[in-house]
Order: sequence, then structure tokens, then C-alpha cells
Amino acid sequence: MSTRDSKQPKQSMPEKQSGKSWLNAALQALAEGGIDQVRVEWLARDLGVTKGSFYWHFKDREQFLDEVLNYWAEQSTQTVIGNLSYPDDPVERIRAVAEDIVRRNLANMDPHIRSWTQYDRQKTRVVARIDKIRFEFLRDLFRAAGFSTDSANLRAQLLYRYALGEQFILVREPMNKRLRRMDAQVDLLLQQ
Amino acid sequence: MSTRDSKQPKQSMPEKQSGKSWLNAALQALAEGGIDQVRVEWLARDLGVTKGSFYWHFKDREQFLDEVLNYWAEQSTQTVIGNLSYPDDPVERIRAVAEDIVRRNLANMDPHIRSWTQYDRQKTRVVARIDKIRFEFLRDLFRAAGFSTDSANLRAQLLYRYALGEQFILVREPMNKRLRRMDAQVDLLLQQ
DNA sequence: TAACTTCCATACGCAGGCGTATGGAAAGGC
DNA sequence: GCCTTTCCATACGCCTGCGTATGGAAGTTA
Repeated sequence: MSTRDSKQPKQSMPEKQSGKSWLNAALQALAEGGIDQVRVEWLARDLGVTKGSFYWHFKDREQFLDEVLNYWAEQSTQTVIGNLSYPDDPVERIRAVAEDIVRRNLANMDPHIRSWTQYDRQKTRVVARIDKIRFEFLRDLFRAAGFSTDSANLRAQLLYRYALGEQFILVREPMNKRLRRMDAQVDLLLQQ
Repeated sequence: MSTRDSKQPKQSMPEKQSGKSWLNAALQALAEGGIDQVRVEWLARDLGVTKGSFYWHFKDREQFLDEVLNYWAEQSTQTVIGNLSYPDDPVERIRAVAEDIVRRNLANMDPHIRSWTQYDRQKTRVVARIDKIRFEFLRDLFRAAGFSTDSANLRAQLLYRYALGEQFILVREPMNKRLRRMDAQVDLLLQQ
């Protein structure tokens, strides 16, 4: 799996142990200032170590960034599917998901990930895979709410891309107003 | 207006004359590979000249990029408002705009502009101004189509952000399929 | 305690991209 | 026909960030 061909460590998987802190630092830096801020020496300073550490854990910056994307993809699928301690009624689930989208707006990595990966075919495909998973999840919600496959597709696509677009727009409104608006928009999507 | 304090040229406004080619080259490079590809030496190579030209026309890269953004903003408002040789019926105008969004998807600068400006307050505000103009245009279309102000706001926001999100997603479908889908989605938005 | 592994510090070389200094060609003005 | 202005070429210095080489500290194993 790993490209590094050094001897296998004795314990189960200690490779990720300290490498993870680099990955987390990268995601944080990415969210704050874009991929341009993800520089090995800067991350090292953030982590209180030196480049020596980085180049022990990772081959080079390029491979590191690949791992960063995969790392995001992993915990991204986990979050979407894991966070589903949602209500039982499908309509209410749709509302809950929509509310989640609005609330987690600022904490969301999506716009940063997309802005970064937009110009790399490989990375674009990784993101597309995540999109597919999320879309199908949304579509199934609409189907469970009683919509036909075509109808559910339409609504899920509309909602998902709407949510994505939302994140790229500067919004100044207070949270409760945004939530009410989102609610009204979901109403629209729930019409037969 | 201009920050350069050299003597005023005799003719009306020749300053932009040759500077525009740099701005256009910048937009093209931006669309192809992101802001990272907008390097003065690379643009120079694209234009068949050297850096000497660049630093005659512009103070430095930073100010140049500011001008690039303003340049985009200008022709962006012109396009949105100028392209309105659209039909008379408001509903048909909405459809026409939606179709335009789908068709010009690839040619659109928006995702590249946003990916670039996302981490700069000043630039973000410039983009927000454009967003406002476009949104109000869309909202007025829905109002003209008979919707209340609130209702039109809702629908315009939904449509605009949907269109924005669309551009960040890798789409593999053929054009006519995408157009039909967009049509069905506009139907949804046009329900009372 | 000697050897080995793991993890990081230090120091350096190197390339790329920015900006500047300077000269020069072409095109008018007078 | 000179002088000025406009525009660009050439050449250079500099700084930043990447990667590498090497050593060393702490823990582990035998």
C-alpha cells in the first residue's frame, strides 16, 4: 500500500501515529489560507519541529499532499455516514442534513479542498468519488421521502450543489435567518 | 485614479492599451491552472515578450493581480447585463439564463476566480459585489414572473448557488442531458 | 552495554520566481 | 535631424521554499 519500502515496523500501524499530526496541520493550514499556506517548513514551525521530521515521515511534498487529500476523503466519508444519528422520518432527516450544512458552513473543508484540487485530474477524481457518495446518500433520502428516482435525483442534485455553492459565497446574515431561509428552500424541494 | 505617477500620456487612455493583453493572458492562465500559473515570466513567454514589458506596465505582481480581478469584475458585469438579448417573457428569460449557465459552464471564470480570491478579504469583497448584482438580477426575474419578494429571493438564491456549485463539480454527462435536467430543476423553482 | 531503530535537529545546496538596473530600438514631436 | 517618449530586452541579485546529507538523542533489543 505504502510507497515507502523501508522495513516494516514491528507494531501494528505506528507509521500513521506521528504522521497524522502533519496531516491535521496541513488541513488546518489549508482551511486558513489555501494550499499555498501548506508549506513543509511552516507546518514544521506550527508543530514545533523541523523539516527533518517531515522528510522522515514523507517522501516529498507532492506525496504528502496526496496523503492529505486521502486523509480528508477518509474522514469525510466517515463524517457523512457517521453523523447520522438523525431522526427516523426521511423528511425530517432531509431537514436535519440541510441544517447541518448551514451550521457547519465555516468549519467545512470543502471549498478549500475544491479550490486546491481543481486543476489536478487525479485529485479531482478523488473529490468526485466523495461527491458521488454524498449525492447518493441525499438521493436516497428523497426516495425514502416518497419521490420517484428521477424526482429524487433532481432534488438531491439541486440541494447538494446549492449547499456547495453556498460555501463559496460570503454570507453576512445571522445564523437563525440563514436557517429559516434554508428551511424554506427545503420546503420548495419537498413539493411534489 | 492610477497609482503610477508618471507623466500623463497625451492621448485619451492608452495606458490600458497594451496592458490588457497581460490581463487577458492572466485570466486565461488562471482558468487553465489556477492563480499559481499566473507568473509574470510565464505570461511573458505566452505573450512572446520579456519581464521588462511587464514591469513597465505594472508596478509589481500584487498590484497586477488586483487589476486582473477588477478587469474580470468589469467585463463580468458587462456580460451579465449585456447578454440580455433574452426573450421578453420573464419565465422564458429565466430558462434562457439557466441554459446559459449550463452551456457556458466550461468557459466560466467563476470557480477560478473564487478559488483564488477566497483567502483575501479585499478580493472577496469585490467578488461579493458581483454576486450581489447577479443575484438581484435573478431575483428581479422571478419577481417579474409573478413571485413575491420573499419567494423570489428564495428561488433566486437557490438557483444562483446551485449554478455556482455546479461549476465546482466534475460533470461527465452530455450537454443535452444536462440541459434537460436543468430545465426540470427550473420547473421546480417555478412552482408556486 | 553494545547495537539497532526511531525520530528529529542542523546545515547546506539548489532552483524558481520576483524585482531592478540599464540600455536600446522605434515612433513621433518640433 | 535631434530629443523625448514609449515600450521592451538583457542581465543580475535576492529571497524563499524544497530536498538532502549527516549527526545525534532517546528508547529497544539482545
